[in-house]
Amino acid sequence: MKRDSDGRERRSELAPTISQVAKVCGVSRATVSRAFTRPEMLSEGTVRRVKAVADKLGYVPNQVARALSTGRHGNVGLIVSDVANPFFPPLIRAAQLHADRAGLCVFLGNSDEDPVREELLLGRFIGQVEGLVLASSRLDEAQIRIYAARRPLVLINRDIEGITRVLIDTAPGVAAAIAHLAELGHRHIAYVSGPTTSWSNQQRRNAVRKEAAKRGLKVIAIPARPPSYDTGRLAAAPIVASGVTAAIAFDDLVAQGLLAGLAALDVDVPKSFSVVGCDDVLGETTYPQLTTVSARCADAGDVAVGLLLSQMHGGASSEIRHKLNSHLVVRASTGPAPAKRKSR
Amino acid sequence: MKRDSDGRERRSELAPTISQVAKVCGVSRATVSRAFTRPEMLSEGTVRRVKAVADKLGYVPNQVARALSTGRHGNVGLIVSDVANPFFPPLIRAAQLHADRAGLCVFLGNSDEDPVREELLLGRFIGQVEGLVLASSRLDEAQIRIYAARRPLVLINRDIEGITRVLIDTAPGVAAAIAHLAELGHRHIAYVSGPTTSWSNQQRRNAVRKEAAKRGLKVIAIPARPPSYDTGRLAAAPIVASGVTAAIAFDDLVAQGLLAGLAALDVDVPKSFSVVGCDDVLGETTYPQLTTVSARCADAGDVAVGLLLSQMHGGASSEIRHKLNSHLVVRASTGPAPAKRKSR
DNA sequence: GCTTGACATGCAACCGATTGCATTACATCC
DNA sequence: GGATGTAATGCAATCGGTTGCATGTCAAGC
Repeated sequence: MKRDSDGRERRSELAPTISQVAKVCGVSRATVSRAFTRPEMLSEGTVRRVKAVADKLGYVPNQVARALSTGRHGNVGLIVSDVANPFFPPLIRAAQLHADRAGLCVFLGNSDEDPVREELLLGRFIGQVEGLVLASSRLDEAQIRIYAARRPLVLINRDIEGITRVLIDTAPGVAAAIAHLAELGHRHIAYVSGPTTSWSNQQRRNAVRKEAAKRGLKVIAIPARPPSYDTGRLAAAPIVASGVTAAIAFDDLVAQGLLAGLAALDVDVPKSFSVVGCDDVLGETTYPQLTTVSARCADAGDVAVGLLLSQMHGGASSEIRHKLNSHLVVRASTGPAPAKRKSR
Repeated sequence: MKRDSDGRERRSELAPTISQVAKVCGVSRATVSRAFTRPEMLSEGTVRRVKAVADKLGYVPNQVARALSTGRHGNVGLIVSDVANPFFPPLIRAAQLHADRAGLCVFLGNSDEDPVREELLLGRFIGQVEGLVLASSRLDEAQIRIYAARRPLVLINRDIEGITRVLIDTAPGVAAAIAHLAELGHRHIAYVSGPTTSWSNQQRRNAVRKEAAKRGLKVIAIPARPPSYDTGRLAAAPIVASGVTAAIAFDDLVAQGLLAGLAALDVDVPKSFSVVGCDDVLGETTYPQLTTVSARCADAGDVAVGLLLSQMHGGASSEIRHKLNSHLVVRASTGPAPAKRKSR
């Protein structure tokens, strides 16, 4: 094995190994190893001496070798369905931060909404991670179970019995949004729906229906698929044509598109039409600023990694179904129902 | 070593190893290994037999063990300064995609603009990656050189001699933007500047100055630091007060904030004020839609990984300084200079 | 003074692969 | 028929750590 030419340590010196440190110190390799992993087994003096030498030599334990013998590599995998969707970056950031604090490195995978790609990534990760977080997985349940049997695994926004999962429960926020619209006098509203197979979409749709029924509002559903700025924009026309006075969208991106579509149709928001988003990932950056359901996506990432850690360490993998609640954030895209808009 | 309780294969069966396959096949471990890594060394029949058995047993080569003996683990590290900044997700996505196609896994690190965190991440990654991409690194040059000496390393938007780097050259696009504004009759404009230490900011500022001088425009600089939606919004007041009729912002986020700030001051864009962004990461989602300099950030991620790969394989690490060009995208936030706006 | 035990350290096997070198079996050539 | 070459495979060392068990040392206890 000619280490110098195979890409490992391309230039200059090889990284020092435990053997070199041992030789310089005049102790065995085992002692050096223990100085790092179980210093309480060694005399204080020895630990100090070893660490001093290690420092001077620039020795750092080789993670790969360590992983081979312990089966613990300190890596976790995070797979999301679309890095570019503004919902994910905060989630990724939070997950990352939590993992960092635990001394873990994170592999990031981007499935691009494609189950085949997702499985490919999973296959590559599984061998070198101690745990996995799947956010908005597109895999079918059977697949997920297979991987969950091999490694601690936490799902985000996917509700599979027996597997630890964190669910962003937007129902309360959505209900509050409907209440808000009802109080503003809207009687007839639209739900701009997302992917039919999405857990979040089902949940939101149901919440809208239920609360609207309770308050005697009429709801129609207009699809925006796949959910994006563009499909949101295109939904503006049918929505206006339907005669509703307000709309609540599957997510902020769709809501933002809808705002653009409405502006293009010269519909004034919020004076003659109200729009509510979901997720609160665009902050105050839309115009007008979006009233939306805050979904705490960052927390989801944080909590998921937390659960993963306890599953990895405690091992007590009692099933956990963690719900994150939500609330309505009122900004400038909602207002009183227009006085004389006729219902078609 | 009690493998069953240490988190490696927590439930059910251990993953089969090369030895088991060898035994079942009645061949040596070396042969099994070669069936996967160098099938041309073996007779066709043997390869087939081994693979069949491996399949049946569900054997998958252990990446970690392989990495230990070859020094090749098939991982690369990508560190960005802020996952949540819309500039990065497309870059990450593209980098990811390219790495994927090459069969590599990517570690993602988020430095949160903090050099200390960045170095910590680097320290954790270095032992288990074959190459690194640093996007908008905040590390000082000496540090970067140290890591670059240990592993193939590619920088994005950081210009250090001797280290392969990809630079998004926004100068042409910025120049085009200035030309565009000049043609629209603007004579007095503002540059809303970003971090002084940022390579991108220096480059953009210089491009603005140079082109403006050429066309006889007057430029003032107004800071927005750190660059964000909020600082952009706050910059609106001093900008309006200064009497300029157009502004070009360090990035899209600042521009978007500026739009909001102008709206709040009842300044109509583009009728009485023109705004140009930079990066083109918000697409058409601002209101009004933003005229901006397209920075091809996705390409940067793609190219960086490409260069990294060739550095990893070819080994011929002749220094490369790859420039990505840019162009102006005219949308709705720029218009003719207002007729009678007085210069203070 | 001898046993006992706690503590510090070393020995050597092991994790699961890869790979240089040796070995074996044949076919080819003279 | 013996020398030679080649293709297929095995042996065993190695990568850089970790860890069960053995060993050695020294002080306390009887």
